[in-house]
Amino acid sequence: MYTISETAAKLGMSAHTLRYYEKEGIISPQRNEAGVREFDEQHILWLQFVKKMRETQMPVTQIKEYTKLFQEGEHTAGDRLKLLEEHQQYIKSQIETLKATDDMLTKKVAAYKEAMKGVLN
Amino acid sequence: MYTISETAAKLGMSAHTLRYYEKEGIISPQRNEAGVREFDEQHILWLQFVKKMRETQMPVTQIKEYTKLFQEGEHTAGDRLKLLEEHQQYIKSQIETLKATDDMLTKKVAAYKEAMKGVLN
DNA sequence: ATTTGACTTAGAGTTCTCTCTAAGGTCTAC
DNA sequence: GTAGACCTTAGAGAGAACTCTAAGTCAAAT
Repeated sequence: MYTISETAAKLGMSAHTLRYYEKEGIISPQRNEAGVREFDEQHILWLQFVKKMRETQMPVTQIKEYTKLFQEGEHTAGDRLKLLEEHQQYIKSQIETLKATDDMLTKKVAAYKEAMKGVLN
Repeated sequence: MYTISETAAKLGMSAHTLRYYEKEGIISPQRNEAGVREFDEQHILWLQFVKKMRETQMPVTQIKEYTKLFQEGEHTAGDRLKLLEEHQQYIKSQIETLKATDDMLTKKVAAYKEAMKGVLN
């Protein structure tokens, strides 16, 4: 069992963010007698998944939607699958965009270096 | 010469956004006698570059900084190069993040499909 | 001549995702 | 038993990047 700040540290996010996610229904940790949140390994795994989705620009609303479907049970598997596949499509196209810009920048950087030759040496 | 809405259409962004970029000093179109903005091919090229930077998550503040350096003249080439190289580094690491999540999703999607076999057929 | 539709401005409003504040409760160590 | 470091809440604040509004000007078309 981990407190909110241990969990936050483990995940590299802030306790504030975890409370925010809870308010949004993305995570639902148990509480002890004193009302203090208790996160377990399952929560950590789920949050690692959430983090990956956020790092790849999935909006919080979509993560909420996915979470809600999850809680509704097995019959929502098809909808969840659709969400995941759509996000994967987004990721693939974002990779292409990044690669194209990477190539463009490589050329631009080379041009800069060429132009600066006299200055640098 | 293009009006703001022609330019916006050409670039796939809104006229609002172009005015916002102008306010931020990222673009400085000429004005005609009536005060109407006039964009030329150079502006289009510059905006295409700006768009690529935005699509790859370069913050508007950094684009402003790059623009400012540009206007200050040739002696800022080194600083501009540094900005571009840093952004390229960001792009490369973002590509890695996306690839890793893509792989993770591929597995997850496969697991979903496996679990849903009976339901689908 | 008036309508249509484009343009202008300054500034307000929106959305997203946190991030922080204030006021207070609880646990552990000394 | 009190200091310090945790935790709690509701709700406000922040920053980024637009996005829109209101009030008005202007030129071309009918």
